[in-house]
Amino acid sequence: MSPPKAASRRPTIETVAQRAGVSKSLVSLVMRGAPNVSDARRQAVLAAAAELGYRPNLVARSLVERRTRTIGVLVNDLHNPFHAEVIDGLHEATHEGGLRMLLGTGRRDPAMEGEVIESFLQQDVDGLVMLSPDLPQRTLAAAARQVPTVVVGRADLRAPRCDIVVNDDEAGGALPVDHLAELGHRRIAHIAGVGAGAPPRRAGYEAAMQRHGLEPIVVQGDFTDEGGYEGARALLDAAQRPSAIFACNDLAALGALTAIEEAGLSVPGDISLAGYDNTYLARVRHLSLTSVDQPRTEMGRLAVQAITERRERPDTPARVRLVAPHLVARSSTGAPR
Amino acid sequence: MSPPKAASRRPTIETVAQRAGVSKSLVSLVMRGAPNVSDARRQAVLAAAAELGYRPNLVARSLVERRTRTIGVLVNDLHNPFHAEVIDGLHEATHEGGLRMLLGTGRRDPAMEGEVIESFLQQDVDGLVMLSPDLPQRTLAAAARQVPTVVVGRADLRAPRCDIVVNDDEAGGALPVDHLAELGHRRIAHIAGVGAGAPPRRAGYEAAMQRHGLEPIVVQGDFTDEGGYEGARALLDAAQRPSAIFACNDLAALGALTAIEEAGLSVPGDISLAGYDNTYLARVRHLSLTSVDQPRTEMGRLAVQAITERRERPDTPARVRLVAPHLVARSSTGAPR
DNA sequence: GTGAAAGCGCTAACAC
DNA sequence: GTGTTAGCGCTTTCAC
Repeated sequence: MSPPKAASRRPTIETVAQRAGVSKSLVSLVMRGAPNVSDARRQAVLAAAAELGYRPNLVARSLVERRTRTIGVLVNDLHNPFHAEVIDGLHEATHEGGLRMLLGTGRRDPAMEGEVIESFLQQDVDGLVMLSPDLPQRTLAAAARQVPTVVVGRADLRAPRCDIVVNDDEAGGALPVDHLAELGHRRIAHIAGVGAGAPPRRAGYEAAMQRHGLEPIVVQGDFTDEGGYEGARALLDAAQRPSAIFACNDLAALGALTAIEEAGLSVPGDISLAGYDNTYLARVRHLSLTSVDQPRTEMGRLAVQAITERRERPDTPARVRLVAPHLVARSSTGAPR
Repeated sequence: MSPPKAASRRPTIETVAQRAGVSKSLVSLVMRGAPNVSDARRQAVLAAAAELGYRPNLVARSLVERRTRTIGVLVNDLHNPFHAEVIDGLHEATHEGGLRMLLGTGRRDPAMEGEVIESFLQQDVDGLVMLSPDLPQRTLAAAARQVPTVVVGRADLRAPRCDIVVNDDEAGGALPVDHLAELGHRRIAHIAGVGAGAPPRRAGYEAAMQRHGLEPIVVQGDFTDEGGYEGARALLDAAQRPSAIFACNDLAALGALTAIEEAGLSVPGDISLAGYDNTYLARVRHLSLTSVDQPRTEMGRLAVQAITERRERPDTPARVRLVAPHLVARSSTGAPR
């Protein structure tokens, strides 16, 4: 029955047009749900399309429309539960906006991240989202010159026309202090991280301590399990043991927990413990960790919004969108002995 | 200097050709590294391209080549650390093969997963990878009819021409038993999961127990923290407490750990504990969990290979690629008291 | 080796 | 409302 067109290929708009006995442009209109098409023709086209199993070719459409309705998302580390949740937010937002998401990962390697970006640009993405990127400022600036670009999760990497979406880390750093102080704690320590996000969290912690008339106690750690462990060790060995510890993120809090248990102490009986990011780790009942939540879904949504807006007005100055974190109290914090 | 072409657009092959004073086809050849081009012209083209900041338009190329060199990856749940690591494997393999990866997530919703697949097909992906998909068999079969398709992580969902890459769960289920028996354990219990992957793990466990002349002890749990907790509770309440527990995955093992600690017991002193998947959770020092590792990188690589091969011979029968798991012993297992 | 011409599947601008 | 025409930026015959 089918024309002798060699191996059966995906049907095109032309196939459908012939089948329905109408013009190609009519089919195009129907497929895109245009309003001004007579009902009879619309039905005919729809029937023909269904019969043939027609599916619009987005590649061709993108070429002629000179846009792909696709945004490229570069994530430096897929294993970080925080990133997975921001991606969920992006997914939601792109889906609602009729956009698609191209996801690439540079595995924390700046050179590789550069490659991924180049590939995104060749694919003509409508926008670029960088999730906590690890790349030189000039690479970012170059990208932002080509296409609407937004950095999520880092406030320290800036470039002209490159928008930023971040959690207010300084406000977030104060939340556990307020919570713990209210519970009656006086000696509240902080295990500080290193890199983007860490300094403001620490600053927020210190400011809050002062506001409560308390003496800040800070040890250096990092955003890893190991860093939290070492930091907590240092705190527990000190002459005056703190009654509460606020770790720079959940993973570090987990490390701190290890150190606390190794020391024969219990949480929250002997020491209260709080983290940051409210990842699923915090929710696990074994930990049930009080943690600071970043509104990840909202962050994803704001990132997409930033791209959409910049598409329309490419030359507006870069803008920082700050979102407010909030505390989720769980059973790792309680009143001091 | 630039021609009065309205707002500066991305340079095309034509722009470069004019600038270099050669034909468009020559530029095309040079950009793709063709061998038979004189050195002089090649340099001229390269110089012109660099000067103009030319970047090949992959959309146009895809249209004319009728292939996108892109594979669509559908992952049901980005938060599962196991998935993140398979994606890393896919990333590696696609990168090496000059392919790109389009990533979509259906958030465990069959309807949404169907939408994502449809979108992939419209985008003309060269292949489809489904990571532990949650979708009806007919959706899968329909996809496999259109494009090379491979399911990773589930052996129970089959369709004609749809390849499968899975870990040998049955072999994997035996590994902890062998390990624990060798340490001297006799009462080794299993917290079983529910859904894909769970029955073979359990079968492997039971077979191994019999091989060692031991009596299987199985309680029903699931692949969650909660499931592991409940399962372990049941085991600890029993008349004869097991000396070792093998949970169906790492998350369930974490739940089991909670129950064990709540009961005032210690790991591995009172009870040895093993998990499955060897996710980063297992590596966290707080847990240091003995776990069965699935070679995720290899699984990613095999998935890409399956697609490549089927592209060439679309009608070969569906093939199951089984990969061998291995045990990673850590400090959550030890000799019984 | 190199250039000219055709066309991938689609949308857009314009006639009717 | 509907059909016709001209490209989108590229690769690919096919001449030379």
